[in-house]
Formats: sequence, C-alpha cells, structure tokens
Amino acid sequence: MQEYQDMLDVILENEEKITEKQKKILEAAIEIFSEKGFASTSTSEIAKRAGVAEGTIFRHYRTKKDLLLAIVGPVMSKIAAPFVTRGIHKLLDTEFDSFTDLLRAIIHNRQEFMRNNMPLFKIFVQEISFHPELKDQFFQHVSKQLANRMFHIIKSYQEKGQLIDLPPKYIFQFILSVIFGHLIARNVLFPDKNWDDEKDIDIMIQLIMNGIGKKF
Amino acid sequence: MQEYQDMLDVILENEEKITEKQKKILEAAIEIFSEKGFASTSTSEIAKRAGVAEGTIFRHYRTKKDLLLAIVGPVMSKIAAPFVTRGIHKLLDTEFDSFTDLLRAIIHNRQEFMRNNMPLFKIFVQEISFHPELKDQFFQHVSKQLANRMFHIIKSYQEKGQLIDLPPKYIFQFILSVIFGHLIARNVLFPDKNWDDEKDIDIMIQLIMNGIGKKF
Amino acid sequence: MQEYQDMLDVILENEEKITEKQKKILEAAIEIFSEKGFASTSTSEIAKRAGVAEGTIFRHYRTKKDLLLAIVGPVMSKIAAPFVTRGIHKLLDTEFDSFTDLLRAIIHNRQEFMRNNMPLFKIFVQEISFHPELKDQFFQHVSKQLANRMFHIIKSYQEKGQLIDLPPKYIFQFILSVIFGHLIARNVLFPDKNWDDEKDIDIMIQLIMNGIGKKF
Amino acid sequence: MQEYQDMLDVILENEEKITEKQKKILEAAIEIFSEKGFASTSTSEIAKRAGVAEGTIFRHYRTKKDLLLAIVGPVMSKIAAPFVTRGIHKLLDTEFDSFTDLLRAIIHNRQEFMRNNMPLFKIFVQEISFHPELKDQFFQHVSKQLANRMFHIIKSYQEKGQLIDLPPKYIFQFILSVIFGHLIARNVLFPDKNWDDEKDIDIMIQLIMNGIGKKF
DNA sequence: GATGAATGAGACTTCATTCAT
DNA sequence: GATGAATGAAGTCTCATTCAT
Repeated sequence: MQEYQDMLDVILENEEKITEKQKKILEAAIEIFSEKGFASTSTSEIAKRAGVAEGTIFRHYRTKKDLLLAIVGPVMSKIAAPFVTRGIHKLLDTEFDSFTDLLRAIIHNRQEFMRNNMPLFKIFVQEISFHPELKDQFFQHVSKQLANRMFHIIKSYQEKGQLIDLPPKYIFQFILSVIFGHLIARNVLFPDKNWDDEKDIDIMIQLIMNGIGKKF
Repeated sequence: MQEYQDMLDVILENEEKITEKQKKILEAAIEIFSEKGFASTSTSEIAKRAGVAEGTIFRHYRTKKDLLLAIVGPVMSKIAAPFVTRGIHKLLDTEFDSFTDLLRAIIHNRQEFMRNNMPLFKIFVQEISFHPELKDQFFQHVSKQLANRMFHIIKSYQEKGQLIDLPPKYIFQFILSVIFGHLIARNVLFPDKNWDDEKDIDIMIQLIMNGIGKKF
Repeated sequence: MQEYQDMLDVILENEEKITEKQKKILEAAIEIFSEKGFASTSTSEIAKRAGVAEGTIFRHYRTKKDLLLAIVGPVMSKIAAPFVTRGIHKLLDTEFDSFTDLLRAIIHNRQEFMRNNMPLFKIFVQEISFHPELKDQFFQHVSKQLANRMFHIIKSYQEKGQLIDLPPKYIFQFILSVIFGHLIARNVLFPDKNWDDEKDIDIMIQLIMNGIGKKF
Repeated sequence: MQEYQDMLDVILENEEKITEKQKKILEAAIEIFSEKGFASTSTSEIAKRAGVAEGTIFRHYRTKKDLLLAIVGPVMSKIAAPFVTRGIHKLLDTEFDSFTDLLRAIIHNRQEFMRNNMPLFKIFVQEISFHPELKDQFFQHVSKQLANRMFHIIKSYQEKGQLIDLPPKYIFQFILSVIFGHLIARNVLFPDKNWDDEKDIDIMIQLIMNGIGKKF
C-alpha cells in the first residue's frame, strides 16, 4: 500500500512537468539542507552538487526559500498521513480488533516512514521554528486534522472498554510522546546502535498499553 | 536550592571578569540566536541589540562561533543537572520513599528549568546537530553520565519492588519520552494554551507509573 | 496627409515580413522601455508582456540593443520630418503667405506628433545620451538636414521682410526652444493639467513673433 | 556670493561626518552615473573608480538607490535656488531697475551653475522620470515654490509697466523655455562648438524682451 | 518560426572579521 | 576596553543569450 512511498515522488507530483535538472536540484537541496541546515546552505553548493548552473535553480524556484517550501510543504501532509488518510479511515475504527494492533500498525508505519525520509524529517523539524508559514500549515494539518481524527478513534476504543477513561488529549499526547521519543532516539540520536526493532516495539507497546489500557 | 538558577549566571560564571557590555552581548545573542537561529543571525544585529559597536563583540569572542559556544557550552551540564548533580546524589536514592515522588520532583524541576530557559534550550536543540563538538560534549555529559546515573537509580527501585523488571534503558527512554514530549508540547508547540500544570503532571505520572510500576 | 501616422507603422515598414509576434514584441518593448528605461527593462519582461517566449525575441533581434535600435532608429527621421519631408518642401516656401501661418502649421504638426508618440519620444530622449551611434545618426538627420533646411526658410522670410535680420541660427534656436519648451511642459511635465491648446498656441505664436517679427 | 558653489559641497553638507572614502564614492558615482546612467552603472565600477572596496559603498548607503538619492536630492533645492533663495528675495523686486537686468542676472547665474554642475544636472534629468519620489520632491521645490515666486516678480514688473499684460504663467514658461533651450544647446547638445557667451546672452535677452517687453 | 530550459557572467548586497584611533 | 570604518569573500539573485526540440 506503500503510503510512505518515497517522499521525493510526492514532492515531484506537486509540481508539473519536472525536468531532469529540477529533480537533481531537489535531491541535492534535500541532502545539503539536512546536513547543514537551510541558512548555512548556499545555493552555489546546491548547484554544484546537483550538477547544474546556479541560475538554473532560480529558473525553477524564485528564491532559495521557495525551494525550501517546495521541499518541506508536501512533507507536512505526509507526516500526519497514516492517521488521517481517507483510505485508512474506516480501517482504523473497524479492522483492528484491539487498540494494541492498531498501535502496532501505526508504529510500524511511522518507523518505516522515518527510515525512508530522515533527511526530510530533519529539515522539517529544524526549519519549522523559523518560518511562520510552515508553522501555520503544520498546525492546520496536524493539530487540527490529525488530532481530531485521533480523538475520535481513541473515544471509540474507550467505548469498547479497551482504554481507560481519560480525556483523549492526554492519551494522544502520551502515545505520541512515547512513539516519537523512540523514533528520535532510534533514528536521530543513536542511529548506529544495534537496535532490535521488533523487540523494542513490543516493549514500547507493552508500556503504552500498561499506561492506558483498561485493566480487568 | 535553586539549581535551575538563571542560566545566564551560569554562563557568566564560566568567564572571568565580565564587563557590562559583555553581559549585554550575551543577552542579545541568546535572544536573537533563539529567534532566528545561529546561522541567520548577524553579528551586526547582535551588536545593535546589545548597544555596543560591532568590534566589541570580537574583542571578547574571537569568532561568532566562539560566542555560540560560550552560550551553549554551560547549558549542557545544566540540562542533565538534576540527575547528575553531586549534591542531589544521595537524595535520589534515599530521600524519596517512592519512585513516584522522585518522578514528581524531577518533572517539577525540569519544568521549572525549561520555563526559565526556553531561549537557551531552543538554541541548544537547534545547533547541536550542526556542530560536532557540541554533539560530542553532549554525549559525554548526558548519554554517559546521566544515563548511567539513572540506570542505577532505576535498578535500586526495581530492587525495592517498585518498578517492573525490564532492562533500565527501556524504562529510562520511556520516562524521558513522556516527560520531554510533555515539556515540548507545553513550552514549544503550544505555549499559549491554557495549561493546568499540576493536573497535567499528575496524569503524566499516573500514566508513567501505570506503564512501569509494579502491580500487586 | 498623415505624416504623423502611427510611428509603429513606420517602424514596422522598416522591417520586412513582420509576424504577429514580432509586432507584439515591438509594442511591448516600446511600452516598457518608455516606462522604466532601456537598461532597467529585462527581455523576460518584454517577452511576458508580449505574450511570447523569451527566445522569440532573439530570433528577431540578435541582441537587446538591436531591439532598441529597431525602435529608435525610425523615430529619428520622423522627429525632423515635417521640416524636411520632401512632399512638404515647396509648401514651406510658397504656400504660406506669412511666417506666422507657417509657424502655426509646424506647431500643430509637432503637437500632434507628440501626442501620438509620447512613449517613443521618451525612449528617444532618454537613450540618445548613452548610445553614440544614435547621437551620430541624430546629428546627421537633425543638425544637418533640418537645420539647413530651416535656415533656408528663415532667410527667405527675412528677404520678404517678415523677420528681423539676425543670423538664422539664433532665430531657429529661439523658435525651437519655445516650441519644445511648451511641448515638454504640455506632454511630459504636466500632461494632466487642463490645457487650452488653441489659446496656448496663439499666445506662443504671438510671443515668438514679437520676438523675431519685423516691426513697422 | 557663490550660491552655485560646488554642488558636491552641498551634498556633503547634507550628511554628517563624511569620511574621505565616502567623498571618493560620491565623486565616482556622480561621474559614472552621469556617463552611463544609473541603471547601467554597477556598484563594482563605482567602487573601483573610487578606490574602495565594494562593501564600503554599502556601509554608507544601504542600497544603490540610496546613493542616487544622496546625490540627486540636494540638487533639487539648488536648481530652483537663485529664484527662490531668501537672501535674493528683495533684490529681485527692488535692486534691478529693469526686468532686462534681472533677466541677465538670472541667465548668468544659471549658466554658471550649469557649467559647474553638468554631471549632476544630467543625472537629475535622466533619473527624475523613473523615480516617483524624485518627481514629487521636484514638484514641491520647483513647481510650487519657484513658480509662485516668479509669478510675483513678473506681476510687479507688469505693474511697473515694463512687461506686457499677459497671465504670468505664459511669460514664465516663455522665459524658461528660451533660457533652458539655450542652456541645453550650449552645454548638452553642442558643448564643443565655439560659443560667444556674452553675445548669445545679449541676443537671447533681446528676443525675450521683444517678446514680452512693453513697447512704447 | 517558436519555445523555454539552461547557462554563466555579473549584479547588488551581506557579513564576519580586522585595525587604526 | 571600546569604537566603527573598512574590507573582500561569499551570498542570493538577475539577465541576456543560446540551443535542442
């Protein structure tokens, strides 16, 4: 189902009639932005790594910042994707017998996404603080859409008696914290450690469900 | 006890014979680095906000990066502080009857620290990725010292039968995730929401202890 | 008789086999050159306003400067036109009983020309200082041809006893100054004022003839 | 009395604490702007001719346009100066017995000004069309102040019976046209011809006074 | 004939850093 | 210690022009 298809494709789809050079520019920009940060990256360096003339960058992106937005914009919708995607909508409510299974699916999904898109994720996290438009877009997508969606789901599982009775926002933040804490440790802080992903996920799920699962 | 004394004082202590202008420079730099990021901040802007001449900055800090390090360096030791500080050493093992109380103390402490030092924290998080020396220092302080220290503590509470038997690293990461997840939501993402800190902390502790506390 | 026919037609005649696009390019170039000056106008802006591709401009005009010359060149001959034009040649000497009538005809004619060709006139005046070839051409056309022609005419009216005895160059420059002074005030400096053209011209003629007419 | 003192001094007075380099920059800019026009002049060329680093220009003038304004701004007040200057105010009405003498004084004065400030005048005339701020300032200074002042003077001489009864605006425009027509021919179009200034001025005055002087 | 992607030289501008005062 | 003018390298961006399609 591959919704965490290569993000580059997603970015490319957002533009019409991509030339080969334009693709090279995007790839190079993603790499270098992620390595050194947006502000410390020079367009001349991007041009060099992309193998194009510097002017070519500006034929496609009016400013350096436009280039950043072309990269980061589409990321937004995909970060919240698996929680929000229409296709998955019903699955979430019905297909999973237990919240535990749902959790496992989400974690796997996001883990896969991160593994495939670390550079983009890094750029995203770094730059969101400094570009208010990004921040606004982000809240639209995530805070509004994703959170509402998840609150719904959580409530439905509370009604099934699988989760403790606590305002969903606490549960949501708790889950998110644990998952992202793990993902960041796993992929950002200590990517080189020997991780046993399956085991880690099992334990994580166990701890989460201890925390919010209803005990009998 | 005030170990989360104003970080600026900590920074100032690190230098000898601070002049008034130098203090102004540090304050201005912290503000602007935090607002726009290190790379996007110009020394001339710092000079202007500090009310000094451009040259004055370089009389005290040989390069712009030296200025960054003078700011970020001391932060490091204080981020890990309450877990590591000598003075608190014994407290941790003995003074708290329950892990729950310890947890509460730690959370309060870090929450206080963050509230007082948001700009510094932001600079720290932003720049650590881009400056390998910082990254190394950080792992020395935190990953080595703090983690080891915490593993110890966790084990001691496991032996007291208060915590489930799970390799401490999982427990440590779990706790850290939940706490920092909350702190970031609280102070970075949605600082303007109406938060009820006491209640939030209670719930957080409840969820954590559900997760890792031993059930009878 | 329409010698102040639309200058664009004159320009177009100078080229062979004009395509529709080429015409659009010329129109756009005239507009923008006149608004912002040659040096501040980009070929891409011309292309955009003309609704053609950037490359198309260079298919017709090897360089941006060639485009300017294609526009400004023909203007030259027409600025001096009514004084020089063959067809009008004899008219000048014979047809007007009085110098006053000749003057009136010339003024009306140039006024009409200016009204119809302000943008071209502006370009011409702006760019002539910066392009020596233009300057040279201009002196060929105007200084040589027009001045000589006018000297002749002035002399003939002096012989008829209608003009004071003064070297024609003074009379010529005097007339030119007053006419162009008025035209510039009328069309360039204050085009939006309420002008009463007929009255203005009458007064201008009166003042000129006071100045150079023979008194009895 | 030297009110057409070197304009450069006037420009320099407008700024406080001019450095040697800054003066060099202004001189170089005036020269090159006047030779090639503002838009075709590169800051690097100015820097080279001024013998400074390119960056130095921007320490003193935030943008290239600011540099233009620093040059052209002060010109404005001085172009209209001799007509408007307070000091000369009374002189105009009383000191000259005849309008002819006043005229001669004005012409000499402006001729002197132009000779000393051709480059500045050229820049002024070239750029005023393209920079609306300039145009506005110009109308404030000249159209408003100068014209009103002159209308007054003309009326007073009409009352003395020295000038014909015609709305002053016509007389004003007529005089201006003849004077500037001559000045431009003299200094801009044919500066290299052999001019006999005294004779030219005499004739010009004669023609003007023929035009507007009251005949007995 | 027309297109528009690509180029690379060069434009304006910023900036960390130096140094004479 | 403090200043701020000066620097020049480097940054972002523009533009006339070329060329494959």
